[in-house]
This record gives sequence, C-alpha cells and structure tokens, in this order.
Amino acid sequence: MNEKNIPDIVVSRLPRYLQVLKQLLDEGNATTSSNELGYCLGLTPAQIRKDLSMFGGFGKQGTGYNIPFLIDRLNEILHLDRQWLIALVGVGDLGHALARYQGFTGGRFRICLLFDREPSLIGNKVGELTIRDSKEMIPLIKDSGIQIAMITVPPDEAQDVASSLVKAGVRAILNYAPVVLRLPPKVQVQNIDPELKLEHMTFYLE
Amino acid sequence: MNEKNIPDIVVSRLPRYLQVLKQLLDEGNATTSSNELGYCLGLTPAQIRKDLSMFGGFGKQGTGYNIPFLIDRLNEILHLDRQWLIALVGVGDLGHALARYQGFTGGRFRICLLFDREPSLIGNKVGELTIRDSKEMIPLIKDSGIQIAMITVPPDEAQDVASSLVKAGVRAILNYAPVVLRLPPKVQVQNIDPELKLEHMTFYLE
DNA sequence: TAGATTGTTAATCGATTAACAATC
DNA sequence: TAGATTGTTAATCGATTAACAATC
Repeated sequence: MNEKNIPDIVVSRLPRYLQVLKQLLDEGNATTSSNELGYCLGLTPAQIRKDLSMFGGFGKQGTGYNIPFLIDRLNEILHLDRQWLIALVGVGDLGHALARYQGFTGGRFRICLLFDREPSLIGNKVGELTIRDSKEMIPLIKDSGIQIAMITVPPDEAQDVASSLVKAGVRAILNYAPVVLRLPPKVQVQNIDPELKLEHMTFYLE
Repeated sequence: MNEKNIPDIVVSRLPRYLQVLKQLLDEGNATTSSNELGYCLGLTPAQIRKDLSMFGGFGKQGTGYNIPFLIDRLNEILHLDRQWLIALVGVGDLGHALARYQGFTGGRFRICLLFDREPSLIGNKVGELTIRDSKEMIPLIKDSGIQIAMITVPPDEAQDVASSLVKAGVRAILNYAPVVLRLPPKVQVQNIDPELKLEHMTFYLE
C-alpha cells in the first residue's frame, strides 16, 4: 500500500495513467475502464487493473473507474496534491527554455530558483526570476527547503553541481547533462538524454 | 545477430554502454571488463556479457574488452557509423534551444531542417538554418530523404504534425510534446516528457 | 435480472543472475 | 603456468497475462 514494496516499474506507469485520464476527462468522459485505458496506453487491461489494485480498489465491477476520483487518488499516491518548487542550475539555451516554459501542469511544479556561474548571466532576469551566482547555491537552496533540482549545465560540470545540490538537501534531480551521476542511493535521479533515445531508434533504421 | 529477435530492453541499454565506453576511453583506458562496465552502469557483469554476446563475441577471456574495438562494434550495431539528418518541427523556446545545440555527438545527428507554422518565425535564421513554413514540410522532407524528426510543437498540434511526418517518409520521431502519439507500428517513437519523470520521482518524496 | 467489469489468483512468459568450463 | 575473464547454460527471479468468481 505504501512507497515500499511497490515495484518501480509500476510507479513509472502511474504518471502515464494520469496523463491519459486527464485527457479522457477533457474529452468529456466521466468514467473509463481498464479496457479503454489499456487501449490508450498500449497495455493489457489486466496490467492496468493489477497496477491500480496495488494501491487500493478504485473501480466498481460493472461500471469501471470514475475518472475524477481516480485522478485524485493517483495525485495523492504520486504526491502531486501539493506544489513542488524546483531549482534549476545552468541557464544556457536549454535551461532558459525550461525556465520560461513553466507550463508544468497547473503549476504543480514551479521553477523558483535559477543558478549559473557565468558572471555575464548573473543578475539577469528570465521571466520573473533573477539568475543567481552558483556560489550561493547551497545556502539559498537550504533556506528555501527545495527538494527538486534540474541540471542543465555542461557535462563536465554536472557531477560537481549534483553533489552540491545533494549537500543543499535536494532529494530528486532531473539531469539533462549526458553523464551518469554518481550519488547516494537515497537521492532520486532521472536522466533526460535525447541522444540516447536517438541512438536507440537508429538500431531499427537502415 | 540481427535487428529482429533482440529484445528491445537489450537494445535500450546499448547506447548507455557506448556512453560509458567513450568516457573510459577519454580517461585513457584501452581495455575494460564486464565487471568495470557493470560497476559504472549499476548493472551486473553477467548482464553486460549476456547483452553483448547477443551480437557476437567481442571480448577475450582473461583480458576483457578492447574499448575502441567495442565502440566500433556498438556503433555498427546501432547504425551510428554514418550521419543522420533530422528535421525539427516547432521552433519555440525548446525547439530553438535544440536547433542551436547541435552538440549531438560528433555531428552524427544533425538537425538540418526547421519548420514552424507561425508567419512571424518563417524565414528567420537559427544558426545557419532558415525556418521554413510547415506547409512545405511534406515535400521538403520527402526530397531530403530525412528519416528522423523531432517534434517540439504545442500538445494539440503534435498528432497532426506526426502524421504528416510519417506521410513524408519519416521513420523515427523524438517527441517532446506531452501527448501519446498514435502512429503505425513501423514508425519508431520515443517520448521526452520531463513532467512524467518529475511525477515519477515525487512518489518517493514526502 | 443480465451484462459488464472489477480485483485477484494461478499460469505463463521473459529477463536477470549465478555458476563454470573454456581459454586468453 | 596461474590468474583473469569471457561466453553460455541452467536456475532464479519477477513481471505480465489469462481466467474467473465476485459484484455492481
């Protein structure tokens, strides 16, 4: 029922369930079934039911799942029933684009601190945010209580930045630098590396 | 030995092997072992050996793997022994950042066509590339023979763009729009959705 | 009620790991 | 040679799927 003993592969599917459920809701549906969800996601209905049943019985025999109710449950399970603040380190083109995006659904994720070590950038504004000196990173993040960070610095700086972030109390890192970060296991790390995905696809091309 | 009958989960690890091998080479190593690779990647040595042995015997008992040799083999297997041209659709902040990046290793992936449907952007330059009208997309991509595209348009436009790309002959799509694309199975699709990764991590936070 | 669909168990499937002979 | 490490087989582990009683 709880964080532990849920296979990570199950957890990794929950955000996708949420995505599809929101879409179905937008389209005016009030209920759905494991069959429909499975179809939308390319999974078997059995897997959907099995995954969801690890957290409780959210459906009704005969009628399926109430969409708003299931969305609420998944939001709770994934701890999305609150706002998460994020620090972003490295305000190059990509960091800049992410900082400006802020489209992270309904503001449940909000970038609220920007850092760079480049003197010509420090003090500049991106939207409402001012770029801070990376040297101030640890105290500023500590004080803010921020738990999530994004890394968009060059590859050779990423490990140092990541280690500093952990020192500052960060517990989850979304890493855009194409390197494998070595961090204590209590820290969550997810990597975004388009190149790996391209290389995966070219295997199937000629 | 070939594209077929290799589990996709094995293929998905090969780009990471390549990444680590290049790093080890940069650090001045000439050979490595399944033990070392496993350590770097957080995998068991047995898995590394098993994965690689699906494509051939690349190692030597007693001495391990010759790094440059293994890099060459993996590049061949993943079809990275050539340059891949890419069309990018949607030159907003993110598309712009990707188009400028061009750091895709050693230019093996090169964005060479940009499209947007916004009149105020058409004709503008990003680096050396001129932004073209999305209306010209199908003929221009067809003529170029490009097989890979990146989608960085707003979510509600993504499916239409993807369908057009497939009509134009594109066979692999790296999709940055937060929607599930519905495309013929012959088309490779990889999604990059930072929000899904954030939502995955918050499960483990409090 | 009859039809639909859940939650769950048991069966299947596939992926990972341990172990070891082969051999550099 | 002795030590190291591969490639591969067999054993284990875990995830997916099929099936069905329960029940809305």
